[in-house]
Amino acid sequence: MYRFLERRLVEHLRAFLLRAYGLEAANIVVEQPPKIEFGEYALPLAFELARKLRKAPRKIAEEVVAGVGTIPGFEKLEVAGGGYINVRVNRAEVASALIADEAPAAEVPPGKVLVEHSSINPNKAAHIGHLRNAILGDTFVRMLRFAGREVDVQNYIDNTGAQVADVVVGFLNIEKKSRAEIELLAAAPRFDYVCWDLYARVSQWYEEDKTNLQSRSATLHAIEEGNNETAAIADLISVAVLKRHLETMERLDIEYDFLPRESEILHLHFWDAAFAKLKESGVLTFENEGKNKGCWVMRRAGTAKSETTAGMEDTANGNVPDSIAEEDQKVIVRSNRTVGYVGKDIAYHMWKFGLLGRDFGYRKFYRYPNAHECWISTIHGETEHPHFGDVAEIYNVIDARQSEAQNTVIEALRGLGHDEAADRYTHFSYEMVALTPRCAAELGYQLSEEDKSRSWIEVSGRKGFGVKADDLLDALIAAARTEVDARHPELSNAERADISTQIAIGALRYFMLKFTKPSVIAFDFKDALSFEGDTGPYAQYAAVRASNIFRKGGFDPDRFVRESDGGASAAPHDGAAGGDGASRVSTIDFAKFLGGESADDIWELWLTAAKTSYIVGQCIATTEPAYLAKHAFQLAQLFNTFYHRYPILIETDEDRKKFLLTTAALVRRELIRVLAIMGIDVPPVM
RNA sequence: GGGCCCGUAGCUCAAGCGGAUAGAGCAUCGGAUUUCUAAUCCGAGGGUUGCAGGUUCGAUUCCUGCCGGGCCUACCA
Repeated sequence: MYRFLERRLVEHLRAFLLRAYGLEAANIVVEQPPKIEFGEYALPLAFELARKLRKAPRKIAEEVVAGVGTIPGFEKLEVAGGGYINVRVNRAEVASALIADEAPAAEVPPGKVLVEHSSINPNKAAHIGHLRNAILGDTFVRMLRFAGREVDVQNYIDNTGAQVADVVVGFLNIEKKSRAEIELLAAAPRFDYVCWDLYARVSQWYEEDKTNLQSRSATLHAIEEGNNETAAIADLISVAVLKRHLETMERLDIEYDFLPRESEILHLHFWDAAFAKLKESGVLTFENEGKNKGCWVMRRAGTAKSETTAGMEDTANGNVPDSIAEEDQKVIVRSNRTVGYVGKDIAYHMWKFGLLGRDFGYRKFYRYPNAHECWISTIHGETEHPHFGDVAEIYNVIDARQSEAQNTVIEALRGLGHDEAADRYTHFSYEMVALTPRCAAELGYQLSEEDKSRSWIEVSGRKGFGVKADDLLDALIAAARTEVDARHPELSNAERADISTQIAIGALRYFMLKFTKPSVIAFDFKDALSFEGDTGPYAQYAAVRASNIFRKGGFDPDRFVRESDGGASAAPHDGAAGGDGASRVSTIDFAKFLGGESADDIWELWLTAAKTSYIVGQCIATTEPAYLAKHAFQLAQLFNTFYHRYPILIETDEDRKKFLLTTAALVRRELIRVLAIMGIDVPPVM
C-alpha cells in the first residue's frame, strides 16, 4: 500500500516538473519524515532543483505544492523548513484499503528464480555459520515468493572434495573401521557429531606426520574416480551426513527442492561441455611457461589487463588472447589434467542458466512431512521429474570469503558472451559467524593473550571448534522451556514443548537476520539466548498479545480485517478484495479516530503495518533481509506501546472500541505475515 | 604487494539514492496502571560517527590520504 502510494506520488510530481519547468526528472527522491507529525512522505527535491532553476528552494517548494494538484489518496502537500515538501495521505482511505488487505497487483518479472543456499560440506555437523547461511537464504526465498516469484531452492553438495575424503581417511586409516561398521554408525542418530569429532582428529593426525597426507590424496583420487570401495564408503558417509543436515534444517522449517552434487557434475561430464566452450571463446588460455606451465588458466576477477597488452590490442586485430600476468592467473585445469572447483562451478552455473546443453539425472531423496519432495542429482534418474535449472535469475548465498571465486565465475560467463546471464547472477554475500572470546573460553578453548583482545575468534571445523547447530537449537529450546513451564503450568507437556520450540526458532532466526550482511556476527550464548528486547520472541509476544485481546474479549479478529493467509506462501495479493463481510465493521467512522494530531501515535501503527510489501521490496532489491527484521521489531514495539496505552476491552465508547479492535486485528495480521516471511511462527500463548 | 569489507554510546548493532534533533537493544539507575499487561511499558544518563583534508546549501553516508582490524590473493574445496 505504502509502496503503491509512493509510486503514484512520484508519477504526479514527474508530470508536474515536466509541465511547469520542462524537466525530465530521472530520479525523484522520496523520504520518510523523521516524525509522523510531518506526514507520510518527505520530498527534498526543491533543494536539488534550486541550482538548476536558479530559485530559492523554499520558492520552488511553494510552486510544487501549489501546482501539483490533487492526487487520489493524498490529503495535501505542505512546505516545511527551508524547502522540504511534506506529504500527507488521506488516512481514512489508506485505512480502508488496509483493512480489506487490498494491494494493487505488482508487476512480477518473468521467469524462475534459483536460490542456492546452505551448501554444507557433508562431512560433519552443521554449525552456527551454516545456520546464518541457511536462514538468510530461506528468508530470501520466502521474500521472493511473497513478491510473487517462482523459486527453486538448491543446496549444492560437494560430496567428492577433500573434506569428505578426510573423514573417510579417519574411518579407514585411523579408526580402521570396516564398511559394515561405518554403515552401522551412519544409521545411528547424530552421525554428523561422530564425523565432527573424527574430522578434527584427522586434521590433527595430518599435523603429526605430514606423510599421512598421502592417505588424503589417495582417497580423494579414488573418490573422484568412482566405482570402488572407497568411493562407496565416501558416498554412504556423505549421504548420511547430508540427511542429518536436512533434518537439522527441517527443525528450522527450511526445505530444499533439489540437491545437485559434485559427483554428478564430474561423472556426467559437465566439465567437458564447459571446457570446449571456454577454450573456443578464449576465456581459458594454455600456459606454456612459468609457474603455471601446462595449466589452463583464466584471468582472476578484479585484476586489470596490463598496460602493454591493453595498448596493443587494437593493432593485433583483437583476436590474440591477452597474456595474463602470472599473479593474475587463476588455474582452472591443473597440469595433471584435473579440474579445480572453480571450473566445476563455471560448468554448474552454465547449467543453471540453461547454457550447458546437459542435464542431471534426478531421483527423489527426501520427503518432508508436508509431502514436499526434495530431489537429488544422480547419473541415471527417474523418467518423471520436475525441471530444474534453465532459470532467469540466480542468487548464491555464499559467504564473503568466496567473492573472488564467485566473480571469476561471473567473468567466465561474460567471456562466453552471456552478459545477460552474468547480469542476473547475484552473489548474495554475507560475513561469517565467529565467536566472542568469552564464548570461546566457555567452550573450553585455550585463549592466547592476543585472542583475548580480539573482538571475535573464527570457528574452525578442522579444529572441531565451534557451536553445532543442533546443540544451539537444543539449548534455545531448553531455555524457552524453562520460561514456558513457569508461565503456563496448566498446559500439557506436548503443548509446552511445541511453544518452546516455536520460541526457540523465533529467537534463532531473528538473531541471524537482525544483523546486516557485512557485519561479522560475534556469537555469544548470552545474546543468542535472549528473549527480551530486539529479539524474535519480543515480536512473537506482541502478536500473541493481540490474539489475547480477541480471545479474552470473545471476538473473532476475522470480523475486523480481511484475514491473512499466512504470508510466505501467498500468491501476490490479487486486490479483488472480498468485501463480503456483512458482519465486517464499517470503516467510514474511522476517519474521526485517525484524524488529527491526537491520533498520530495510532496512525503511526497503521502506517507501519502498511509498509510490509514496501519493505520486502527493499529487501529483495538490496538483498538485505535485515530490514525486515527491523520492520517486525518496529511494528511489535509500536503495538506494545499501543497495547499499554489503550486498554481496549474496557473501552465504553462502542465505536472507539471497534476502532481499537480493528487496529489490533490489523497489526496482528501484519505481524503474523511478516514473521512468516522470516520463517517464524506465532505461538498460541506465551 | 594487489583486491574486497569494516571502524558510530560502556557492549552489540541501525541509520533506503547525501537530508530535518545520529537511533535501537543490552547493561546501569529511577519509575509503572488491581485492567486485553511484566518475554511488557515510561523516564534518565551515555556520541568530536577512527584521524586529517576535499566536494556540497547540507556528509555517519561520496572522494583523497593516513591509523587500526578482518577476509581473499594455493596446480585445496
